[in-house]
Amino acid sequence: MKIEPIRPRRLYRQIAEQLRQLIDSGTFAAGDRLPTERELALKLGISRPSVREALIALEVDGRVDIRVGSGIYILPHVIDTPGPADAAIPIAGPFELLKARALFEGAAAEEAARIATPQDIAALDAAIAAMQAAEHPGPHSMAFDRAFHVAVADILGNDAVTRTISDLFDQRINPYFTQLASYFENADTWEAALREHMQIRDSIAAKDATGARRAMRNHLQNSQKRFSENFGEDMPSSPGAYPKNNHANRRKHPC
Amino acid sequence: MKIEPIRPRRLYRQIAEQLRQLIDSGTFAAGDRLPTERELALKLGISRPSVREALIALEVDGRVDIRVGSGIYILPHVIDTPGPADAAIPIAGPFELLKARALFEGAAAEEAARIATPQDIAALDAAIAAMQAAEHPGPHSMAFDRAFHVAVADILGNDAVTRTISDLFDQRINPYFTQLASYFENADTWEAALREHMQIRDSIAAKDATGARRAMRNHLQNSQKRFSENFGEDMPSSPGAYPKNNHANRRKHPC
DNA sequence: TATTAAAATTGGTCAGACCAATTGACCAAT
DNA sequence: ATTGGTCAATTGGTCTGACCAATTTTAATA
Repeated sequence: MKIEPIRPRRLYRQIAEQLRQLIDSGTFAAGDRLPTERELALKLGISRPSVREALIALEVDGRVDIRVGSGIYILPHVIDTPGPADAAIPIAGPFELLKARALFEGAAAEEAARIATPQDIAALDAAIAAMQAAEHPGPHSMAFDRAFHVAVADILGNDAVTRTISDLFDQRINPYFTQLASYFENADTWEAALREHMQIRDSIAAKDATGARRAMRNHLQNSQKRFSENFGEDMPSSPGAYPKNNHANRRKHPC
Repeated sequence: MKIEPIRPRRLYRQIAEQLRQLIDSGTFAAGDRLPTERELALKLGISRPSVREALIALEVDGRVDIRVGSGIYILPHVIDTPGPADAAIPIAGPFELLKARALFEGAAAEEAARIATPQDIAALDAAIAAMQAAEHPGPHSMAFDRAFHVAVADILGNDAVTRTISDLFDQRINPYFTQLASYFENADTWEAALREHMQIRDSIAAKDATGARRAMRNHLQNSQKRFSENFGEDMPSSPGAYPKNNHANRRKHPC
């Protein structure tokens, strides 16, 4: 039992909270205009100064835009500081993740095929060679897989691209899916992945943009397939709802 | 000479700013009690309601603690989450960022065009309408721009995709490129962006996948162009080396 | 039809008042 | 000396009503 000093709930906080909920619940959408201060005061049965205080709280919080002579407008909700808490990083399900990677890395591979130099191909070959030389079901298998994907992204010579793809890859290292680490413990899946990597490399080397894209997407789709075969479909598609982000959890397209 | 829309500085903001400075300058230390509302009003030559509004702004901001019957106390200033991660966030140059976004968001738009439902189009329309209704060169312009891009990403119904694109967008909010905030202060660029958003929307609505991709890429390329026109090419392409990721900083393709 | 001017609307600020919680001085009982 | 109660002063919380300034809408005008 924790002793908590009783703090009288101040009006402006209650009102701000209520308005915040109305916004979040969709009663008011971004861009909409709120009732006037006078109307709100009347409707809520309180005075206008109190309404104003609540609105100022919301304004400081960046949720409404107050314009003289015009009205009060809902602002699109911007997630505040995806910030420090690494634990707060929204974690997507493994299937979503693979799907997202297929989209982004497919596009990257396509572009890579257009501009790849012999040195880039050599880098890919090195990554593949390292994978072959590596001890198959080893503790570092995933690192080799990662190295290849990063090598492809690196061809674009754009740090933002490389970083995004790296981060996406690294997200599968999280408490929810450590089981995934055993993905490569199966020798068959390892060899299959290796073959698909080579196919990607060849397409890029041949400057076949659409082929590279197809190969990359194919690779990641197969990964998903192999993965689900190994673990069954009982894996949650999304282990946890977003704590903050408001892009609803509607899963429309069943990936 | 920069055109700045004359926004009547509201009293409570000026007062809050002044008090903030007094706190930061050490005139008031953490734990100290501020003068009473009445005194402040008298000393500042304004009314008490205005003082209250300023204090509420500071309270929402977590800088003071208001206790009924007792007084207003300075709170120890907690830097809001420059946290471990924030400082470690690798920062890419604005041009790289725009290029990366063109790649990824282009792919997303392409896919979105294939599967967009009438509801999705409605969401895009809402984002565009909000942008139109918004005050043009306003402090929240960027939020509306962001809302549209997120709405496009959201069509895929994949949280990993949405999050990736959101994060990429948010990276332009960083100490290095705060100047970029003034990007939309130019009415022309704002209108151009709006037009391009509509074009993207139309392509997606028409289920024209390649057209959507082209429109999105075009939009982001134009953004880059407009940006560089406004600020000149003297902007660094990459202000800092990566602290963590080791994918070398070689800038092969001069984007 | 386009421009301009007046009127209505809406947020911004103010003054003064009363209520409620807190504090501290003072006093009584232990 | 300590504890608890009482009361008045202080301080924030809220309200009423008013007027100003910016904006938007409407009407009048060229």
